[in-house]
Amino acid sequence: MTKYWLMKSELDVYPWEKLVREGQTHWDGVRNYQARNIMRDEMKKGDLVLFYHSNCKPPHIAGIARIVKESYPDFTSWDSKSKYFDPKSTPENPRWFMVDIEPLVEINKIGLPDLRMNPALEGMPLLMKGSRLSVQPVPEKYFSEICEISGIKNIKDL
DNA sequence: GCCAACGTTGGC
DNA sequence: GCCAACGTTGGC
Repeated sequence: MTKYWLMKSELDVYPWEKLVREGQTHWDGVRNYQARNIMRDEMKKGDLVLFYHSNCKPPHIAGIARIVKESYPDFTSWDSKSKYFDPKSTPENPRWFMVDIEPLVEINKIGLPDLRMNPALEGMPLLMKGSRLSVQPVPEKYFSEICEISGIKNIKDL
């Protein structure tokens, strides 16, 4: 059963265009336990991901990606030269995990104000007050709505 | 740059 | 195990 997710990336840190250029990437740098648990325990190969650009005007969904590799240790966590270094994480006892994703479909950007204005998206975790999770679930009805807005007739075709 | 809403840390 | 202080996220 395919599940649906949303992953936030700061536009000037890792944009959708770079994912397209590289064809695949590992989602390193997540240092929040809730987000980690989702990546480590719940994300499965083939799951679909809304790629969201934060820290830009307006923030927006830029494309749909797919999980191509399930959870494995985030090796940047024990690299002392990395900005994501965490001395409590080691190769023997990793604390942080990541997944690999690939770009699937580029869609017309959907800005946060547009998302908020859409009654069908009311209740979407992204739009909830105080929502900060950088990796979060997207219940199917919201994912379907995003697809519809984007002119994707059938999710199964993705 | 501000600040609300969280999450984490560490003293007790 | 509580909670105050501090740090971070991310929209505005």
